[in-house]
Amino acid sequence: MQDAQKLMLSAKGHVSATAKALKILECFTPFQHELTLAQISRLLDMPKSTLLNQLRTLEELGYLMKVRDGSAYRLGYKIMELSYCAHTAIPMSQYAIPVMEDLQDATGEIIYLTSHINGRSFYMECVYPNSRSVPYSVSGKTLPMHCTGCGKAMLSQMNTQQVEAIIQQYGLASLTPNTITDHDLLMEDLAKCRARGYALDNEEETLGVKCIAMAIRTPRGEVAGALSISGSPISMVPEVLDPYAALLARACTSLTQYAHLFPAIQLQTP
Amino acid sequence: MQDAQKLMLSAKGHVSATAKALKILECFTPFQHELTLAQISRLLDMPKSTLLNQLRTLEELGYLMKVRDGSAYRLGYKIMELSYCAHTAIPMSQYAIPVMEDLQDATGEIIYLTSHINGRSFYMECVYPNSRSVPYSVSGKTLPMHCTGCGKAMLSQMNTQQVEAIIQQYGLASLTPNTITDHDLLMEDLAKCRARGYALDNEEETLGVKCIAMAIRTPRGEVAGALSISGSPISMVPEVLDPYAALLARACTSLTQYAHLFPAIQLQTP
DNA sequence: ATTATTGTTCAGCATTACTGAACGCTATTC
DNA sequence: GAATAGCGTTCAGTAATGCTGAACAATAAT
Repeated sequence: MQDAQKLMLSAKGHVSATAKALKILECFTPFQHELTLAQISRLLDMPKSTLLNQLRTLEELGYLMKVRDGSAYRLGYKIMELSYCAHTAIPMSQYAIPVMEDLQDATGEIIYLTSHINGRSFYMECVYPNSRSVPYSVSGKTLPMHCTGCGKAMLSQMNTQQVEAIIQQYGLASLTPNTITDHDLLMEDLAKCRARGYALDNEEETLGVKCIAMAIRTPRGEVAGALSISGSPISMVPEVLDPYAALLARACTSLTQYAHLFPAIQLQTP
Repeated sequence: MQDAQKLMLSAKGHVSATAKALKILECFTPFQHELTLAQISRLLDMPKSTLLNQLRTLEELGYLMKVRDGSAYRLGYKIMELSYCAHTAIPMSQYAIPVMEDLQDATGEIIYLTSHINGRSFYMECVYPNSRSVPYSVSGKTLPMHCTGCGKAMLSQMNTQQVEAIIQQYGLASLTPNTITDHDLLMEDLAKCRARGYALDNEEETLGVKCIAMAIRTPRGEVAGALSISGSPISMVPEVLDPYAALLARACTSLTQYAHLFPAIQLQTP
């Protein structure tokens, strides 16, 4: 193992074996559902023999499972069970969903509720229109902040140091041809967001999806999260922006009283 | 620590520190969102000093978080992030949801898709009617099998040994006055389920919710999961049972081809 | 046939996770 | 206000245990 990584796992008062296990779980992403022992070994730069013990433990307890007729691992059901507990522990959802449903009824579009964690957008809830064939659960999804409406809405209300730190940490990856990948252009766009009070996503994360988003702040002014209205370019025409912004403003204001329940506020990020 | 528990955590080829950390996470349930160090210490019968290191590690990595202005812990956001990955890794959902939507359109009721894990019902997806104000995400929820339609549908298709083992492990807890808590009555009810091909939940898990459920089986006959139609006693009248059963039968048959993707089948339960 | 890669075993060593007692601290009790 | 009980926290010593590298069989690729 590399020394830098070794150092990260072995701080004082820490259980390095536990940290290793969690790092193993984090190797799995929405783009990488299955991993073999050798793949994890390369990803984490750990000896295979070390990993095997950890993998067996994780598998035994249901946090990993072997793919049928194969040697690859997948995240296990226990993760989802725990997540259900975590989800029910966020009482904010019960306040936010009615507000989101009102937005949905008024606009007919998709409504997202996000927070931010470690410099990334964190999706908490969504309310879809009645027309189906859309992904159901978004809870737990994360995305870079620079390329989504919610992300930019939150960034625009942070101080420059924080924004610069986030950009430096994650860069400005391009997800579509419209993604803002230039530092100065992004700062310009954020200034516009600040000026008009809301952010616009012009198919910057997914082609065919435009959105308008507004930040939710605590009474003290900290950025807790954001609400967004997303739809196709056909329905998200310029004329709807003003009325949608007004709807969002009302919704965000009403959620301010629950802002302290957002992960971004509850977590004391190191 | 008690010897029995100690033994469970320290099998050969296992990382006991990792197992401890996961056992800590599992202390949190939908009925117990917040736990203090002392509470966990009592729950797991572990010294506080031992726990503190683990808790710090879990917190540092985002798997636990401290409640604001308090010393209690809560499950962290990383759990939900991982769960999102786990959820996207189950390709079955994409096949099941259209089938569930058809059921929803035909009945107007709530449709649940479950599997079973370690003798408990495991909820995977749900499709709600357009009328709102219902809990959104059920993914990861677990319930005892004897008191739900889906659970009984699955139990009725298992062999007696398995059923007896599950009853012995979890007992027959009462969730409502209608819950079947008598062993013989339950076996009688399961026989009825077997005879007519579907299970009925007569407000046995939640008062005001009746449901009809049918098991999903693999081509080899193993019980993979179940589909259910849930509604109020007002709409779930005896006359709808036959047509609903026919709808369920078609849906369950069509999902047989994907039955190998259910957790109950993918997991080789120890 | 050969090479490369896979998952796996094992024993010994050094690391490290565990522990119990003791510490301040707050809340409760008398 | 004194006393108790409970809390989270620190710390150093030690026993335990997680880690490791080399070697294994088995498969996949060349």
